[in-house]
Amino acid sequence: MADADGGRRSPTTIYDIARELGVSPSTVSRALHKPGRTSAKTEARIRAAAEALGYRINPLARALPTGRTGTLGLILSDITNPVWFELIRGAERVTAEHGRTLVLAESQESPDLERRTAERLVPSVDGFVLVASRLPDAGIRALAASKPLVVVNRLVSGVDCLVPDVAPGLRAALDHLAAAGHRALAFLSGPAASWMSRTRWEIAFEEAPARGLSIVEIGPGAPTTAGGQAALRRVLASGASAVLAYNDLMAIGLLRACRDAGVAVPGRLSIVGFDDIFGSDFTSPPIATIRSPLGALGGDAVRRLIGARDASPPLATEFVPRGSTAPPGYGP
Amino acid sequence: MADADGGRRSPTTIYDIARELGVSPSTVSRALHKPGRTSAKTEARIRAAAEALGYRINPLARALPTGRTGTLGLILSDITNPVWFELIRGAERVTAEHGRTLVLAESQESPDLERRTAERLVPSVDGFVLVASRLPDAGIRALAASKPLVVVNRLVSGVDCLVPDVAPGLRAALDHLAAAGHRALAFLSGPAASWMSRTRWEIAFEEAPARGLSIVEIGPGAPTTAGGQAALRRVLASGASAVLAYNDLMAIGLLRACRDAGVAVPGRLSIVGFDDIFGSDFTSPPIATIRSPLGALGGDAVRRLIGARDASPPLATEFVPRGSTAPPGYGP
DNA sequence: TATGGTCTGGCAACCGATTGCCGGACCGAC
DNA sequence: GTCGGTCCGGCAATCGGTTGCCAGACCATA
Repeated sequence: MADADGGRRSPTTIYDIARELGVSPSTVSRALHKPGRTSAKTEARIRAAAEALGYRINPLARALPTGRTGTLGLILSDITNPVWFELIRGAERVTAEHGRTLVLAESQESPDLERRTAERLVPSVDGFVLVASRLPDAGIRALAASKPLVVVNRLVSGVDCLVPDVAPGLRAALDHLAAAGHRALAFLSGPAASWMSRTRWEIAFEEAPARGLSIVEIGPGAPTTAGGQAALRRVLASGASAVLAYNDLMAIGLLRACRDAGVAVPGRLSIVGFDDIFGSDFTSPPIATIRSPLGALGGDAVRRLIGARDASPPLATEFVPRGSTAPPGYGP
Repeated sequence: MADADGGRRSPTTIYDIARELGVSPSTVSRALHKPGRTSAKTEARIRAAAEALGYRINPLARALPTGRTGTLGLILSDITNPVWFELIRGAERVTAEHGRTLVLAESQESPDLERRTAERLVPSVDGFVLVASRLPDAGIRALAASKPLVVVNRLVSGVDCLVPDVAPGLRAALDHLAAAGHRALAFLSGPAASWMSRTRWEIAFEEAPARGLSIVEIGPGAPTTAGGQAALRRVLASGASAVLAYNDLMAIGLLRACRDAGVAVPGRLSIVGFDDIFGSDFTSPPIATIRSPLGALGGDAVRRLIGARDASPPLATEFVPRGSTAPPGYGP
């Protein structure tokens, strides 16, 4: 039996303070939130009483007349995808630092659920951060028409977007592979609808030839370990000696498939992933990867939303070399 | 330059509908939320108008007179700890299923920040889920006095608590190790303040002798890969042939230290972790672990909070055998 | 002393719902 | 025809803040 809700004292309001001190509630409100609007003496008395009575402002009551709720909505397709952990933390940190509250929602990969969730949240939030949105561009613009909104990891025209610069890390990875002697590269692409997968492919496609690397696209595939695992046969058939996987999960899946099939990594196949997710350095060999600054991205998205000065430099990616790459044919 | 907030249409209210139809706002409210209170005809007209005008209820406005905000607060010490991913997802799913909203907050391991965060959220939420709380028991009880509250993974008297049954999985793991021929076991403990670490140790201590296993505690240590890594020398010195780590992160850290030190796993040392976190099967060998039903735990905590029928059976743990255990001295 | 400005506090409307109470309309029964 | 009950809609208060407007107090200046 749960405890019968009883005995919860109702919290102190500005009316309690006003009555206690014989002033009007509006004076209390101004003393607490409009510096200089009341006399120093009154303000001090009111602050003391508020402290003594344990007063906490009720954000809901404040939100009603002002429209400022003090909460932000973070919507992503899949909460448990480790790619987003640092982003979630970054967003939460910055939100809390500014005294705001973060509500978290998951679209479970469904555009329709994403739209309904966002609409449900509209009256409760001051703005949205949309990560890996599954909505069509028009849906995102429609949402942006009702609330401030920042889109992360996707470009939508007419909307504030935050996307890391894929090129630096990717170029470094290509340099690294080319220098090791690779000549044939395969790109394992993610979901067809993924803007980020397309972008990564396009840059790799653009940059590989100049380094003497041939490149083929294999996919699209599910952006999961299963998706990576399923791609091994096509990778081997392609004759590539190195693989760029759309993300670390696919890279890990591919690595696992290699182990099961007796394909040596990095001897027969070098593997590079994207994102540097938690766990990508647990494997053996650990997965080389192109790190995205996702924690910074989450924090910056929130800062941009609440209009705080956005002093962060453009967000570059970075190649993280690890044991999963080597010259082709290297080893036993 | 951010876009100048302009041109956002204000959402439809029940007053808009009432004016449109020439009825009173109270009738609109009742038509939409008090089945049978208005005539079928009126209700149909109002529903049609609400649909046509794109009406969405404003949860904040509703919360003010009723006190029901429709949102729940989930507070945990560390958002990015992979242990909680499934729990967060479970809580979010169930929350959304019931049309509620989940706000996420992180105490960053600080009791003081945890208390302040909770207090700030009090007026905005209908209740709390506290996970791995760093508050003293009295602090938790004080919070429970102002809002309904469920504590996960810790027992606090006088408060609704949800803790998985550690014994079944742990017994199975001990059986497994004993059957493999191990005689000397070490337990790598986590933070001194962790209720769960203490509990796991106590049960292992209780159950090991009956299986012919000696057991020693090594620690306390940080519940991270670094903490596990740091413990290797003491583990080796203890003469144990098998290790039970407080959690998978420590197990992974220990495994990594073994690799660096040339200690064969599972040949020289068998390793078992706790929680079955994401990534614990990426290692080689993959880490055997005692799985906690954390997704179910998150969902159940929310269900309990909102008073939905709690039909779930008691939550048992489960041993997941993997390559990190073998008979002592096994292998090359 | 009259005038005008600044400082300070109160009054009351407002945000968008919910809900207790009232009363008119309508029904059937006696 | 009267009475009692049910059905259905409206009025107005309420939740807890915010804020535009007003007025009295006080000060300085002419």
